[in-house]
Amino acid sequence: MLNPLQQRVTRKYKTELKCDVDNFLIYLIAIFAAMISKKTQYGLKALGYLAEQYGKGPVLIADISKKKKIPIKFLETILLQLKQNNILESKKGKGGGYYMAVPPKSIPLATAFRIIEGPIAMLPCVSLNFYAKCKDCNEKNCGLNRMMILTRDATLKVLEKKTLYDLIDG
Amino acid sequence: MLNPLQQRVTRKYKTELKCDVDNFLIYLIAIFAAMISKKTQYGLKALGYLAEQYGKGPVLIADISKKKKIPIKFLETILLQLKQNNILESKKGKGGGYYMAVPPKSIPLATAFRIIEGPIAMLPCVSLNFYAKCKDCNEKNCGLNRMMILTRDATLKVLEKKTLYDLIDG
DNA sequence: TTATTTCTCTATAAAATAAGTAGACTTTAC
DNA sequence: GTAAAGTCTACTTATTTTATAGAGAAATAA
Repeated sequence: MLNPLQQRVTRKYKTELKCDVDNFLIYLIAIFAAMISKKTQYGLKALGYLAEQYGKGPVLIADISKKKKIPIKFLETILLQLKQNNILESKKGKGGGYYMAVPPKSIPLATAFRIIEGPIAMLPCVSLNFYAKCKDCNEKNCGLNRMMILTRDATLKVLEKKTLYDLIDG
Repeated sequence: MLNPLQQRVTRKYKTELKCDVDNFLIYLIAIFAAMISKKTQYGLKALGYLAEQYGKGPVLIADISKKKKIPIKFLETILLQLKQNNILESKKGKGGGYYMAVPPKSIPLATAFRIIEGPIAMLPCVSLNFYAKCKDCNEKNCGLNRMMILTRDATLKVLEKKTLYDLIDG
């Protein structure tokens, strides 16, 4: 029996990929299996880089794009969004670019994550910042709700404590 | 500035939804903001119900569908997948249905989650069961990788400890 | 053995989201 | 005023998610 990712690969390529081609699979899986979007991945990578450059003046989008291997046009939209949510500042014209206006240590990962990706919780009915009631389900009573609250809190404990500073490579 | 979910809603309805319509937003968000898929949500709900019925013989798909408000045809495929991965057993014909063959307490949530949804980690490069190397990135050195390992471990601590039994409502 | 019940399997369709691109516009420095 | 840089709107394409249809196979009971 193939696992869900193997199944997806199999479906895509219309031929069954068995376990003896694991190496190939592992390569392919990178294309499919990401629970955070490319956008968030790019955004956090970029923030790590800007955190590293903190205090050194504006950094070009093109520079970030090159260093972190992020498609430049996609990166533009992500950085803009981070600026509009007060995580970053920017300067136009020659010598311009993006930069962090406050120390990287002062911004929890959770804050950036919520701006780029959205909710941290796995279900709306357990989300603190994006709460929404389930229809057809009484929360007070729901076993799934209870479990998702536990995982949310476990994740939050990390993301609230760690900051953009912790994204710096090396 | 609208948050990501507001933006999504706005894009969908082609009219900008501002903060003063928060109540309406909250309702709509339920449609958009789910970090686990409906499939996983349905699957875990169904498992909770079958855990509750453990030892009482087979349960009809139609019964689960009705009690948990899950589209029946969709539910069929989910239950089948769980059977093929040895989480459930089934019996055909009159008096048939799906049932758990082992005590609900013996199956960690993580096991079911991986079968239905896939990886628990937020990135392939930190996944234990669905690992894949990032291209263009040296893991040993990567700040994002380090952070995602921490969140993965926090989540796993819950999902490995809790079981299908904990999904039972009430 | 035939009818009925129930799960099984394959295929496909529709809707939604994610990922990426194009190109015109604005602001700033020199 | 010109070049450099970010800003903004609109779009396209690819992929995934969320189903649904309908024939098939197995078990049971009459």
